[in-house]
Amino acid sequence: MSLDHAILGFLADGDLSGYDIKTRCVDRDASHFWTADQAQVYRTLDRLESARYVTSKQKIQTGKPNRKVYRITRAGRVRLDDWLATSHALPPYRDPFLIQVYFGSELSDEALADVLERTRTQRQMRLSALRERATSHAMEVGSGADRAALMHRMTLDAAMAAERAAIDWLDDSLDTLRSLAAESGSQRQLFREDQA
Amino acid sequence: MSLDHAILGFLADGDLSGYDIKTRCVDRDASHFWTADQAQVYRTLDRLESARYVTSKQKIQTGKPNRKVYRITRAGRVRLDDWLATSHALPPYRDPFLIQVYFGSELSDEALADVLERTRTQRQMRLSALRERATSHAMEVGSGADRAALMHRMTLDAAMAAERAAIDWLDDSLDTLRSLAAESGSQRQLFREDQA
DNA sequence: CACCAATATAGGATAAAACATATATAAGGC
DNA sequence: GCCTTATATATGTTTTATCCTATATTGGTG
Repeated sequence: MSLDHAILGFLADGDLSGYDIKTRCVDRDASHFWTADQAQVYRTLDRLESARYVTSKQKIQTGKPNRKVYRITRAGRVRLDDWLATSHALPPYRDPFLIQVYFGSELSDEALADVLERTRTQRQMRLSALRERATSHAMEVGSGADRAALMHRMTLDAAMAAERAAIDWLDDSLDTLRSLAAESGSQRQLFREDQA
Repeated sequence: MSLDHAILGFLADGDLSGYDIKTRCVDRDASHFWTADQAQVYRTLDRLESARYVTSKQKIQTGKPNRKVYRITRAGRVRLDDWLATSHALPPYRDPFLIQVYFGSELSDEALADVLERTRTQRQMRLSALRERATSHAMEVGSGADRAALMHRMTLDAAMAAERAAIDWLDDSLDTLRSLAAESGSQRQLFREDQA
């Protein structure tokens, strides 16, 4: 469902082929809030065309395979605008990493800390990539930021905020784990102190 | 795949029926990081049994329908521990709400602000529910928090941190939208100042 | 000249998730 | 007496997403 509207959104700004949508839109512009593989994009376009939300035209190219260029219809615009203006229920939270943490007591302190640290590295890499994109976005639009550019920037900020929050939590949790390990390391001593 | 390991994790702590796993574990204990419907739970248990990661025994009950109680096998424990100790790739980011923001320039300032505000309300409700759970968790374990209880608490903290980050971002974005609306409201005046 | 990357679309197979329905018993409220 | 809730499991269907493979052309690299 969501991909339908994302594609309609991109087409609202101008005609595009499936290839354009996959490489330029989904993989580049929308990669920080949505992903879809090539098959999904083409099949979604087929579905949107059957439902008359988009139309297509063959563009004959020389030197390259022909393109099928899609255009949004009036019905497509209506559907997009309706969806955009609707407040949808929050999708359920789903984080496989938190399953690992929840059952983390099965592991040793070291093994668990290792998993957290690796996750932190991955999140940090993601955050760095987002920062780069935010910087280049700022360079492109300069001071004359139009409304669309501002919205795009806001989505980057949301993704960055989420990554930062995750990283901060990871740091806190790693601290907790370390003090836990230190505590259990001095267990015997603590026990003797209790007895005294 | 993740549900497989979550179920193995719950079974590692003791035998459970499909009904237990759905109502006690998934819907209550794990609801802040995973969801699954009843059909998914029963079918996953079938699959885990076929793969010999769990075994089952019929328990005859009087007054209630009979139960099928599952027990984790040695192979199941190995599989669980392997998975827990492995650092998995981050799942792709996917947030339908950010699709709405990305194409939000299609909407009026008011319509967009309304969508953000409603989302804020939903997030705030989720955060409140998480806070309640964290409080009752703290009450239950008291000062004698064992390792498992600490991990459970950490997952609640992660979920709360994510909600707080989302709410902060929503507040910032709503501020931005409001100043944008104020700016465009005084557009004519600004234009005259530019001319002067 | 073989191989690979880029351009461009499409379909088969499978996995994961969501939605709906069926079946059966007992307790409690209206 | 009827309806709802709780207990308990199972299957059918559809949607969404992922993975893999097929097809076809051009240009560049080794």
